[in-house]
Amino acid sequence: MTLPIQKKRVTIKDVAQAAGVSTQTVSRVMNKFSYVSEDTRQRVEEVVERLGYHPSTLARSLIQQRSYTLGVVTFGLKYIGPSRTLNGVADQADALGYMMVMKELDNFDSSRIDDVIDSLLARQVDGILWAAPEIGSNHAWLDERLESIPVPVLFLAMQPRKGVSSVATDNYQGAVMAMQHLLTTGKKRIGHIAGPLSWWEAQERKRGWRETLEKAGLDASEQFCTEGNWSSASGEQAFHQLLEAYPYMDSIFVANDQMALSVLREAHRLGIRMPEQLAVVGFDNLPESAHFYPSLTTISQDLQLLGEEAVQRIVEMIQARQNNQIIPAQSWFIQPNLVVRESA
Amino acid sequence: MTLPIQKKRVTIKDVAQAAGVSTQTVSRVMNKFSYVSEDTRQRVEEVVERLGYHPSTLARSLIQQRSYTLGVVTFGLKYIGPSRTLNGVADQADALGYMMVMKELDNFDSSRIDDVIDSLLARQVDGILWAAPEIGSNHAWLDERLESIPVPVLFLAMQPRKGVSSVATDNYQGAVMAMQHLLTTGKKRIGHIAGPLSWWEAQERKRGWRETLEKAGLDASEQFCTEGNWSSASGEQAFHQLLEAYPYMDSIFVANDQMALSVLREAHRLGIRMPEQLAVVGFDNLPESAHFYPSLTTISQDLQLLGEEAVQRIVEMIQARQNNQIIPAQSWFIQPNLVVRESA
DNA sequence: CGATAACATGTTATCGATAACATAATACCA
DNA sequence: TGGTATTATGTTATCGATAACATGTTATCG
Repeated sequence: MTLPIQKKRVTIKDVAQAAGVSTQTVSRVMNKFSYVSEDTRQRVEEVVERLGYHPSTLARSLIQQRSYTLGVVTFGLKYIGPSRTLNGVADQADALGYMMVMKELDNFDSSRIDDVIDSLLARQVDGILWAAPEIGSNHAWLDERLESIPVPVLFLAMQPRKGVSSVATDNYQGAVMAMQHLLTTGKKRIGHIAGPLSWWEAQERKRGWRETLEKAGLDASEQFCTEGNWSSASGEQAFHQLLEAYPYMDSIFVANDQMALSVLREAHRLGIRMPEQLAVVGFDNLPESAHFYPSLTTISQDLQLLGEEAVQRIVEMIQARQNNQIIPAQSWFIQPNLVVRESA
Repeated sequence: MTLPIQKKRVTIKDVAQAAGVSTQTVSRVMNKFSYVSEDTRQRVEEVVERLGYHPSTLARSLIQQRSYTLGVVTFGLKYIGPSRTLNGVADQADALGYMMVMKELDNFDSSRIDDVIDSLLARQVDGILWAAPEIGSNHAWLDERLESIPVPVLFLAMQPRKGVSSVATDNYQGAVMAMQHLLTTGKKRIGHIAGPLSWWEAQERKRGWRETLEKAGLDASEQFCTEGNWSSASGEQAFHQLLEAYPYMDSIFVANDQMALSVLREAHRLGIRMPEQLAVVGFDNLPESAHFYPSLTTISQDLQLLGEEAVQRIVEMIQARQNNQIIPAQSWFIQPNLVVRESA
């Protein structure tokens, strides 16, 4: 059971010795700059290959004060949305030569948040991507903590704030597009199934529903909106509540597809014809949404792109800081699209 | 635009100086061992607090030759399965004090695989979790590369191999459970919609279907099985093909829930009564599956747990190696469960 | 042909922490 | 009271790489 193992890691010294040069020369060969004779270069490269040498990023980061690593804080990876965002982040980080160090939040007591930030900073991350959704006042910590963080921080899917950089889908605009589509098709009594209203994104979508109706001079009473928690099950329940509160409703804007699909299913079961009797528009554009009966008209938000953009932005911020400049804090929005299908 | 910034990072030297002690003493206070007088300890802790000092894990890793970091290689994060696994990995890594460095594969040309491994090793990860599914011969590289990797490697959802450690759901057993349930309810003409058969997991599930039928003396002809690609759309198509090939079929075992839900939908549309005329069993236990009409009987595989177990195992391997021992390579299986609902 | 630039390589200091060793002060015991 | 343990702290070497500086060699040119 006790066997000898551990092939020692090959270091720059081993290479230098084997090639009969100084470590500095090896470093020069690895980094392809400054002068190295063709002769030496080949000799070194050959040794590197033979010994299987790979420079320790760790040591390099230490001396260069730069790690090419992004700290990524996520929440709810088991849901499709966050994991698609993460996918975009991973792709783009890779493309730009950055590694990701991940921390997943389970809940939001703020002592934990301090720990998370500290552990990322201890890893010398060059920047932090905060990819946990804004729920209730779970972003309150940033008021007092943010300015003590010595690296750029970028928030995803957060309500824009002065002095803080963020990237988010334009949920309000998406909702407006959904509503305008319904209005265009002649619908006038439009109900809403909201997401959990502690979520900023749910609030924005609801605001889009309300304001569009109001601008059109239509009724946006509070009782025409019920609240779910994004899940299928809650969607079904919220639909029944809404049917009761608003029997003459001719269409619904549902805050996400998962709930919207439940609505389609229930409506179908109740023999309601769609879109004639009831038009339905969702939000998210899940893969399944295209394959339902009727297929779901929805707002497509490109979370992959959101993740990619976020990395792009933060890398710019990092580079600016390298040059001792600073990019003024800014909020970016990603525009969603309307995907018209059969349900509306 | 060009503003001065960059609060210098606080180092151990700053603390030592401010507290009037040596760096070594600060280190002793931070690591809570060896002798430090109560007096000094308090003084140092106070300075640490005041300056907001956090030790650089980077420097520590360098000297200790240990990074408390796991390399995690993933694939297909945009799908629910991989991201749930990752969720489990993240949770458990956190619980055990490890950080994760992630790399996502986009495809499988093996030069890229070498790069991925090299970049993880350059980060001095203590171990590697290979959480990309086995498809075709995409794991072939490990024959020649694995033994040159100086840290433990653990594979997830891989076919067991001699000399390689892995953790996987017992897909075969899950399939057998599904089939036995169908047999118990009196079904005898059982079709199968497989996942893409280049995937090992899809193969295993199909094998469970075939062998269970054969053992029961029933017909498991090749034409009673069609192949999808895990997606809703492909499930629908595969179902139609199967209906044609096996019109007298009284039940179906579908290799995942996403396809199974399409089957439910289509069958419902065609007016087929379930489970009397056609019983359906899926695999995965998606949240939606409980809320369909009929609700879907399925095999629940706990991917969260899979991820957690994997971290547990690799940390054991890492610790063993620290003590210069080696844990013999081993394959672990996670047992899935049958969840009986209305569809079968 | 001597001076200057371009090329090639080596030496030493450094990043931030800990390991290993050294030293000093106090306590305890025969 | 001298000797050994225990407690408390400092000094120096080290991890693996690169920065900064130094030095030597070969071209190039007026």
